[in-house]
Amino acid sequence: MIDTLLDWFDENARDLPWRKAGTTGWGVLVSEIMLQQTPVARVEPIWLSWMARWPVPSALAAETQGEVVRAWGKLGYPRRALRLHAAAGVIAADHGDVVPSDVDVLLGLPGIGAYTARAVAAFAYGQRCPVVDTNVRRVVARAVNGAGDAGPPSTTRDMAETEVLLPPEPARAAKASAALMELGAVICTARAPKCADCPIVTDCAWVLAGRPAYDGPAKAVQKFAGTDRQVRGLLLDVLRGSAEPAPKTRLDVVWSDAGQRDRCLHSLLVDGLVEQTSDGRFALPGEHR
DNA sequence: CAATCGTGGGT
DNA sequence: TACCCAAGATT
Repeated sequence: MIDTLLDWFDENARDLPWRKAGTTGWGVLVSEIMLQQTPVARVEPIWLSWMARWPVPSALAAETQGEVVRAWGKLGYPRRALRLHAAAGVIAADHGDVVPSDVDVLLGLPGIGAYTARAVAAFAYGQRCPVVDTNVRRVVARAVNGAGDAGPPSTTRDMAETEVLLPPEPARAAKASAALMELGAVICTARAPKCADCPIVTDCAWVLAGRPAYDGPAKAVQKFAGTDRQVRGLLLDVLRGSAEPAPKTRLDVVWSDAGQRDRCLHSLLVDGLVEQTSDGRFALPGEHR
């Protein structure tokens, strides 16, 4: 099954910029952080501009936090930008400006968790380690376990289930990890899987079982409209678009509920995504001491 | 373990 | 139109 998948990947892998030969560990790391919960299409242009502007970790680390948050644009979850900036500082200071290849070292860097650490180890350094994202969880749930979809995540179990699928040779294992993700992203999708185009359809336990519906616990649907996430996004968008610190009156117009507005502004300050200047205005961090 | 944290395109 | 969902990490 994996051999078939590898052949399919050789022929059908998307031509994504961070997959080009010569992409550094830094390039891979930046792509992986940006891709956390953010679609490929939205990441591509930002990743290209970041690589041109900050080709090595020390270059990013030399920027202010605010400039990094501004360049993050509307990728969403802007705390990722702050963490990546911090990680770049550690890599520049402690690792010779080279992204570490050891999973445990990677796990110690801000913003890098179980998925991202192994993605970097596999895709940048060709290591054999289970790279489990939402795509892989779904593919394994279907093809191996015969379920309609993955149940609640369990990092330990998910990694164990994936690890046994990997070929013994590190290079092939790393490619298999990319192929599993690719299959989940373009063929074995969440909504309407394209089983007719699937290279492993004849081995798929889910198809062989007649594609039974998912029967696990219902997945919590994330609301957005009216949440603090929306309000924080609106507030930060004002500051991203402002070269100078903004008076609070400019922030007050983005949301009518003053209580929620102030709570969100406070949380942004706590998160370090916003700073208050000495004269009481608000700005992205690090630019207007 | 469960809640929280942005944003916008597809259906 | 609502709702789903997208290469997760942190607390």
